[in-house]
Amino acid sequence: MSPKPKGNQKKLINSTEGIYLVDAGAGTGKTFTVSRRYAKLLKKETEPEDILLATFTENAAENMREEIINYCNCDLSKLREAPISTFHGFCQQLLMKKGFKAPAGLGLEEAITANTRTISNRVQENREFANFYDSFQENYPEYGQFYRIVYENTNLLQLIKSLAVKGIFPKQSGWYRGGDKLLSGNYHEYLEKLERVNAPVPGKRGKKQSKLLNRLTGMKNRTFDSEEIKRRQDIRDGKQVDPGVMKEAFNQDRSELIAFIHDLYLEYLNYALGRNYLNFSFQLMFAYVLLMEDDRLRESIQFDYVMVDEFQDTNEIQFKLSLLLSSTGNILAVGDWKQSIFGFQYASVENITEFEDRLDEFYHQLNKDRQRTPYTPGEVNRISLRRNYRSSQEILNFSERALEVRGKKEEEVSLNREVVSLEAAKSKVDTDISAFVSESEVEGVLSRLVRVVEGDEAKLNGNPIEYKDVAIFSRNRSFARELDKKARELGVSVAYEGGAEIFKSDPGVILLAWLRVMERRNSKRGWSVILDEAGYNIAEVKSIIDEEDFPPDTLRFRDQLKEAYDIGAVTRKIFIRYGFDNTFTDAIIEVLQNTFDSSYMNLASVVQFIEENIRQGETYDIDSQKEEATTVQTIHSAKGLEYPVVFLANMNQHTFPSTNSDGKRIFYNDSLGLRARKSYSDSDGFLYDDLETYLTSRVSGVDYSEERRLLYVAMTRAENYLFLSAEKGKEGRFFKELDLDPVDLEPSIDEIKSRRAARPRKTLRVGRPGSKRPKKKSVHSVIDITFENHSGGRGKEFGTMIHAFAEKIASGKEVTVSQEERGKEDKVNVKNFIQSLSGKLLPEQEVLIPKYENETKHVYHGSIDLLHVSDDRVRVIDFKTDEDRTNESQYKRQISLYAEGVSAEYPDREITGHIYYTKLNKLVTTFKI
DNA sequence: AGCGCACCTGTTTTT
DNA sequence: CAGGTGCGCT
Repeated sequence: MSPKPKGNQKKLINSTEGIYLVDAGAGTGKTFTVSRRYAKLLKKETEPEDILLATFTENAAENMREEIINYCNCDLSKLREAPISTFHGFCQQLLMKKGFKAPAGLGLEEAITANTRTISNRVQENREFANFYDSFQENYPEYGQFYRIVYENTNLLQLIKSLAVKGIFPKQSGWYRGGDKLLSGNYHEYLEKLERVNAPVPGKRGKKQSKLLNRLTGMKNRTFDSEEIKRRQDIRDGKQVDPGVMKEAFNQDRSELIAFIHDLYLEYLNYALGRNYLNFSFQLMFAYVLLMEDDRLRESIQFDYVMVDEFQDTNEIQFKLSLLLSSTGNILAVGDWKQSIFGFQYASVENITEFEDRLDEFYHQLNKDRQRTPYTPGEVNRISLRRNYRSSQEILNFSERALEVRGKKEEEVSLNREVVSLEAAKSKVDTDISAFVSESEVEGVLSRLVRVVEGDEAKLNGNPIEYKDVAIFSRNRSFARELDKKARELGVSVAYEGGAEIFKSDPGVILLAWLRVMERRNSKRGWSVILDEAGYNIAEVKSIIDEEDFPPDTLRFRDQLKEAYDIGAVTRKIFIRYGFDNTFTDAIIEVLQNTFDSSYMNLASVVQFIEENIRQGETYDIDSQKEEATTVQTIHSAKGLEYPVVFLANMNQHTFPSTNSDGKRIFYNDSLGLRARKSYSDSDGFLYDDLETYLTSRVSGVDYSEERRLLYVAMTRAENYLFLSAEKGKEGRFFKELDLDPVDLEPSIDEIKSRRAARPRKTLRVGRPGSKRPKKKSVHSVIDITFENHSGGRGKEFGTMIHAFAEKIASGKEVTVSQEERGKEDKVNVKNFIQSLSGKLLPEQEVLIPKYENETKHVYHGSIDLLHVSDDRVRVIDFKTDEDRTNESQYKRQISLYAEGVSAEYPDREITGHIYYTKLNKLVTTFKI
């Protein structure tokens, strides 16, 4: 059953000593190979705790862990604890265990505490930052000129975070370990680019002027300070820009700007620590400082083996952490530069493309004043995985063209790095690449989709294509949402996946209305939504609000809401009233509960939070449950996935490639350092364009390489069929440059409707697995109970509430049960029961249980309500809100599975399984080992 | 062929 | 607000 490693996969598994950079292209079995290499190390007597395996997402880490557990027959509890995680997760743990004093490494007085949380919500941090920025402006009036430049203060926050991941940190005085050198930029790099772009281009009739001079058109539309422009009256030097002017521009004095950013950065760190939070960038920063400064700690932590997956998504500080965390120099970096698409999120492709240079540079930085890494890196060994187990050779060949396609007409693409061509492991007959354009693209794509599924033109190994075999990608979310909406209207089986603006949805709007009404009895904005929803017409709504003569049932409901003990409960009550129950409501409840996690509920701040989410267009992930439908998603969210049929839609002008212009007034990049785009003139009070910044930033043109990689990622998701689509007459550069010879498609709505109605399908398939997306198997999949009888008719929401209540008590929080509260009886029972237990209480314990079924190994996931650990015995307790014991036999299977998972952890103790019926106040023993 | 100008249009998201 | 594109002038 389990596949055997082949070729270079084998080589990678067996090469464990030294530094390895592995080029693992799309679909080459990376997870598989890395997990086998891990297993190999275990066989060589290495303990899991001596191997650090870092991945990009939590999900990837869990998949890797599962893969390893599946394959290895070794101590499960050790593997569960093993450091297989994201860099962030690792740093968080490190800081919590040993890092309270880390900020002292920067000379900060504030410390990290046990209460320091990680802020993950952008809206939340922006709000904190805005609050901080107000007081900063008061305390530092001397930076007035910069406050006038900045129009969006969250840009400053982004800037600070991007400096942090590059290893540029402020100290109480000055900058940490010479980080400020980077702030002045890299003159060599600048000069190199300048010379290339400033040389006159030879044309047919002599020398044309330089590209730089061309790029400077538009200069006359800007307003430069007259003094400034006078000093550089003539920037021309024949057919090029005067190199002296360009040099002077680079060397512009920016000491005040740097001082401003220093103080802002430093004070923000103090603020965040004082308010007990860190963001993801600061987490990495403090972990790094800690490891740099505390030699004994570093030595005690360093690993025998460090393996980093998805290396193309790492940033500078993560590269340095990898070196710093190794005790031996046995380091593995696996990735594919062609799939690096998160640059805007601080990932740095150069970590791979300039691996050797960076290794050398970073190694010397780390060991500058004393030896911190007890090894010298030897030669870098390179291994390439080129066998692709996903796509047809046709698609693989075609997708390579994506890497060389021009982003604009004049661009010259130079691929100055090696592309490891992929070879299809299996030849496929059912494969094709085609393109089409249509006047209304949404309809065009849908009609093409319907034809592919309902028609007979394409097959997969002789089987018809199903909706779920197909994915539709777009560069931006808005097209994907639009398509999803249209598909719903026409009844085409399509489901959107990815981020959505949940607070703009119907449930979100109603929720906000009720919260407003709770906050202020006569909130106009609140009532108008509620009354409108209740069916009153505009005139009626107006008079009700004017007279404050609100319908009694709504007032009663409002009072009920006020009694709920936290925001989650309020939200649930509202959604139940309206019968809302979908992916949006789930997401809203989750977000609110995570954000307002205390039982103390401040309505005003919840309202503000939601308003801010709406204003900023913040999105949250929703998963659609429609397993049989075609997925619509952005290319970014499709990374790592694969589908037999892929539509790459919306390849239109201004969209794909998208023009990447960050209009930030103060920005940083590697070659220019820190610069301000505008300058404020004290003499006349005007804001001018900054000439120096304008000139220098013209040197590097727009870079389309990440857009090309995005195109490459999209194409390499396809196994058999690839369709490319654009709006007729609006075809974008990529679509044009690919030379596709598109078919002109004239969609008709009637055709879509009739085709999808024509043939009710029966799914019958042979020899082909279904969705390949990673699916966790829940313990609940072994029991077969619907929610109606699950909680004895009291509903899913009731069960969740009681479980949340139990978790609070078990984790030692103060709780009170009021007289008229819902579920009072159950709660009192639970409270008394839990308080009667002596010993250690571990609520909500995650378990992983490997299990053989039909000779295949599965890993089940589950969450144990309560683990009661005493010296000789461990009780696995599951709370049930059922009013009778009819489901008990089903529950027994569930609990025995839990107990199996637990027994691996506590091999020397007796394990017993129990059900506690909260209504019946009865503890039933179901299991004994 | 080479250059300049007016017009058009608008992004991705994990920890 | 900045960049690409296409058109029109020289």
